[in-house]
Amino acid sequence: MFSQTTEYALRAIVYLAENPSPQKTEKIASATQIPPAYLSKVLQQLNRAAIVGSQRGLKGGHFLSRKPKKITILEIVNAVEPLQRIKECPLGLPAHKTQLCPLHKKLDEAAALIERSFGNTTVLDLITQPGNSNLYTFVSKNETKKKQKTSL
Amino acid sequence: MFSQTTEYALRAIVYLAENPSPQKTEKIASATQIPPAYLSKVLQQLNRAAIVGSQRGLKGGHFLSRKPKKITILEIVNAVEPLQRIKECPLGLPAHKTQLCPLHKKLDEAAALIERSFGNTTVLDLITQPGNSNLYTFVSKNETKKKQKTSL
DNA sequence: TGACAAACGGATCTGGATATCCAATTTAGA
DNA sequence: TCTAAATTGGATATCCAGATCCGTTTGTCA
Repeated sequence: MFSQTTEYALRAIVYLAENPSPQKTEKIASATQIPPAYLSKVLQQLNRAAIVGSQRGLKGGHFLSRKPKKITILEIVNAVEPLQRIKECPLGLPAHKTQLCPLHKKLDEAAALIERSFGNTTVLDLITQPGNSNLYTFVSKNETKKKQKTSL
Repeated sequence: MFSQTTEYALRAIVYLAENPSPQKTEKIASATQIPPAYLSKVLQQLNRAAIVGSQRGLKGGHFLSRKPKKITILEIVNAVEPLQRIKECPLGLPAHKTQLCPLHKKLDEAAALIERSFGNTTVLDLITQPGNSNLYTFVSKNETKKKQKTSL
């Protein structure tokens, strides 16, 4: 339902939220099981959207440019794959100018549901409580790297 | 957010619901502005899912195999692009076996929202009331055919 | 200031979704 | 039973998200 890129962006952000110091692309990649070269592109998109910052050179890396509490899932999604609402009839029917037909009204409602849900959720809500074991960090320690489909 | 194919399937179904007699692929295509050859494939998928029936030969065409009231949007979506719920951690983390991490829990909740909404909506809800002008039929009469992006 | 480490940006490759084409098959009606 | 009309199914083409590669730029530190 969401693109692979969106999934990657979210995983990377969660990782950065759990690891506040600047993190290298390579490190994030292995921890979150994202192709490193592609992750690099995704991080660039998040950078342009002012969600992550980055530092070149030795000791450089990527980091959140705001506190997790101040970043919503919606922002992240919109940075890489804008959730588009249906504002006018996709068929361009004149009769639907003033009002969407029931079909597209329904589809837009679905988009609205997601938009609301994602807009109300911050990255803080996605961070696991310390003590709990469900951390991406788990992977970066054990370097588990089974290749697999991670379709969303 | 949904694929082009999904949009096509929904448009075609709505058209068939509004035009109960068997409709030729070509007719549906021009009315709903779907590439005819591709629509043919989509209809085949809907046929295999037992949502539409079809009749070959002279006077043949496609038609709903059930009353609009008995077909949900969810069924249609699932016929062409299954809405997939997240049942287990996409990264295959052992620690997430018993419980999804907050991220994937949230993403699955979003999928659940859509699933519920679409499951509760029938094709009948998408048909326009006779008298209202927001009908696809509008197009089939005037043969408006401006080529355009109809991305969802 | 030199050497190295990291992100950046552009070019390219690949596979799956989208789209097209056409021959084969089925069917109604003259 | 013949013909025209329609779907069906297979092969193929096109497009774009996803992924890779590599040279360039920016930065740290000794």
